[in-house]
Amino acid sequence: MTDEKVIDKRHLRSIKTREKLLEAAKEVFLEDGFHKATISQMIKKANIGYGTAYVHFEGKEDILIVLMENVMEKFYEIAEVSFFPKTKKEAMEIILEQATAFLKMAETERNMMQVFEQAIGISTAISNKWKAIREKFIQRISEDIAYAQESRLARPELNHKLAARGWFFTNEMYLWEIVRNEHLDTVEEVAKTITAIYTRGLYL
Amino acid sequence: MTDEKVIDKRHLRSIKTREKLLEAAKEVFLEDGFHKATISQMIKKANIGYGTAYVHFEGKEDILIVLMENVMEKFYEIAEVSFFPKTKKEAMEIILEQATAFLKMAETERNMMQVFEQAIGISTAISNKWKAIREKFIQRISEDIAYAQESRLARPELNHKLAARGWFFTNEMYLWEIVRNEHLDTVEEVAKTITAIYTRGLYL
DNA sequence: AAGGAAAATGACATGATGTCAATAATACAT
DNA sequence: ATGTATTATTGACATCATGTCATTTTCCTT
Repeated sequence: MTDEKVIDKRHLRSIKTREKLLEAAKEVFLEDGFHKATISQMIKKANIGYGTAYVHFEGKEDILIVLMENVMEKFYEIAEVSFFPKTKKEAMEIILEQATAFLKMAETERNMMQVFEQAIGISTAISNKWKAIREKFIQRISEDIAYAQESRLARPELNHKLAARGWFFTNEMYLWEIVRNEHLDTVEEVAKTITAIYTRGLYL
Repeated sequence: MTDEKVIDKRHLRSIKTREKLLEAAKEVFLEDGFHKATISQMIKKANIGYGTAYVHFEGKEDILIVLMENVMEKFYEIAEVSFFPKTKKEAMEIILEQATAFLKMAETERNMMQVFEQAIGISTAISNKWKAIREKFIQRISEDIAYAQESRLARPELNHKLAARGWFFTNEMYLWEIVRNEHLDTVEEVAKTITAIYTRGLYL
């Protein structure tokens, strides 16, 4: 809590340097993408010495992971939505809302997500961060389906884990399409269509 | 046809060099993945001079694209399956078969697909190759849905293009999971589950 | 004010890329 | 056959990014 006030001047300098670097790194990443971005560009923009970057971070990957933390936090929040529908209609509404919120992230955080997408393909560490988010969602959806099956709302013969993955995958791929700006339809239209098929396919 | 017989000796040498390089490149890619693989390793393995690689190809990307051509061809073949179902049941069968064939590719071509997946994240050229395959499938599925809607087999109120994308996305993501060996369920089980939800959701 | 510790620095070693002028191998004309 | 033109191959080189580390700078403590 009050720890932050006991910071001495040189620790403060360290923190400021770190911040300068992170800010510069963000600009460079957004401008050039993960692959083309270099440490040299970042330290130049931040007005610090080359080696300094390696004092604070292990490399590009490490920097991006820190920069992505906000965004990842938001994804985790969306995954936490509670799900206790009483009827099929209610289930559909909750699912539609969650899918919409998820896809909206692509629009809100488009720029950083573009960098992130590229980084996922290159860096194992970053790929694992995204995998964790994915598994969190799938785990959650899986539980939701199991709940719906117990409540006799959803078809009991379907493997709920496989169904959950399949549903998340549709959402995820649309997310990346929107991130890449490759999609002309509105988020609402997309969410409506995929939710309609999924819920009619899964629910009784 | 008979063109190949009219090759003179030095053209033949050129072709053999190219082949040697491709073969070596494949080994290196499979061993180290796209990102870590270097031209130096390849020319060493192929016993040719460094510059020679750049005579035949523009770089790593270019080489991988050539190596992937077989595999890509197979995807295009799967996308071409004809679709004129008379009943819902018949539609389900065709769709199940196609999904299974698609996912089986992940197992059959796992090694090269692993390299390919990494390359998609790094190289624009390769990413575009995959996008072309994806759009081919989506285009085809889209037409199939439209046909089913006209035949009063599928629900007419759904946007067939959005539905097609969503369906393909589930398939594609499962494909990559299988490629990465991250999936324990059988291809058949996966195909059965996702097809069941999709067809029940889409068809009347 | 001196000495010690934390933070910052940039020169360096390493390794990858793509280019290009030079060289080797082959074809062709006489 | 021999000389010349054409095509294929080569590896040294310029360039650029990375990560390390011995050194320097800045700040804290006593």
